[in-house]
Amino acid sequence: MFEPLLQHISRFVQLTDAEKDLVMQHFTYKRLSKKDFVLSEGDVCAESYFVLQGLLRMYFIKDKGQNQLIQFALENWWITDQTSLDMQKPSIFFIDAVEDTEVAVLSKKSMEELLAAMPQMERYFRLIMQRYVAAVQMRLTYFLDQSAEERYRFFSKLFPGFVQRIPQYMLASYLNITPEVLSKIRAKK
Amino acid sequence: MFEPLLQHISRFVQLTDAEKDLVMQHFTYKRLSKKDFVLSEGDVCAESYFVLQGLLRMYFIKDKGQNQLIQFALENWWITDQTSLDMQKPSIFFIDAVEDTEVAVLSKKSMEELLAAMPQMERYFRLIMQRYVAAVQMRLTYFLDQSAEERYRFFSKLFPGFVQRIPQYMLASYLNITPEVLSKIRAKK
DNA sequence: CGAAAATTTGACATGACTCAACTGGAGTGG
DNA sequence: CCACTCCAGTTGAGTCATGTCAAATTTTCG
Repeated sequence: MFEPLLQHISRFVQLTDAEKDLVMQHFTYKRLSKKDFVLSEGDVCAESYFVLQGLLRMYFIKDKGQNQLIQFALENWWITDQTSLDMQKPSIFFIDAVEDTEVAVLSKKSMEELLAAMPQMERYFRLIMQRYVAAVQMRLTYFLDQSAEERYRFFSKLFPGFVQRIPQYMLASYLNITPEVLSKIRAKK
Repeated sequence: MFEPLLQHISRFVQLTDAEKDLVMQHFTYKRLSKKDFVLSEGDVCAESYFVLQGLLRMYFIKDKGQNQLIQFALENWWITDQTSLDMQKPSIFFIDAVEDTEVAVLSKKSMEELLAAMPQMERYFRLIMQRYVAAVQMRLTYFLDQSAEERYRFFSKLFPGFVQRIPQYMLASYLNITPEVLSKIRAKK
């Protein structure tokens, strides 16, 4: 059930079978239907989610009322509102399932217990965070450099196949362009 | 010399005096004059920098040739090109000193040795990365939601005093607006 | 002091947005 | 299984925020 997670962890730290069992005792399993929420605006975020299968998204509601997508989480990605989780402040984000999705859930409390019991897991989470930082730096970079059309083409090339998996309006929001403009860009060839 | 760094570490993990000595053996000290570079485009990034005193910036050169500022690093902030450092690929960024600056330097190799010698430091770096992720999520959020003028006012309020410390064109670049537009915004009262 | 760099100001251009109308497909209930 | 509704996507017209370019002014610093 947690096989993808165990494999993911193994890519960063070596664990014995006994240790793997111990790690997994700190996670719970959750099955989400499309559109189910795991976090809503105003909630204090208490958990991190690892996507075993499916797709989650994180977004917030802009001043004008539209959704602004911040992040997708595909298989083998972690997602959470780090600010809300760390500071135990109400979140401004929603996290919900774009497709039927299975996740491994790690509560803040369980994470603390896991790290106390197995300090070598600090390393795993450090490396995960480091990768996330690298990814975000890259995203910022092309965001600040490229036009709407370039962002679309760049993204499509970077994640071929993924574009077909999500409705166009979500992609538009992620790329920070309106659905109308994205539609026109796609019509152009 | 490394006092600010030791204090910073102490905010996240407890160390004995002997351990502190051991930690500091992995760092080197560097004094930068304004405009000195620690990373240039094309270099493979080999080090992370902790600002003891002063101010660094990271930027890249856009398609059109202008500088695009990605990040400042004030006292007690870490800065590096995480992608280049992790993957050992040539960087697209420059990092240089906005003011005369003193930094603690941690090379990739020293970091690995430090973590091997003192696994409890994994925790420190995990927490640093976590804070960074939280900060970047927030930055993305207001970036995607606000107009040029709102970004300026938000930033000025968030970091009062800092605005006076940097030339206006750098702030404009960081906020992703042109110097001309920022000038006009400021003229408006 | 003088040169170079930063900032300001104005005229004009444009990429992306808003709004509105239309089209087509997916899902639902009778 | 058809009819109906609803939502996603498309298309076009008009607008606006921000960008570009150029020239004038001020500040910085060797």
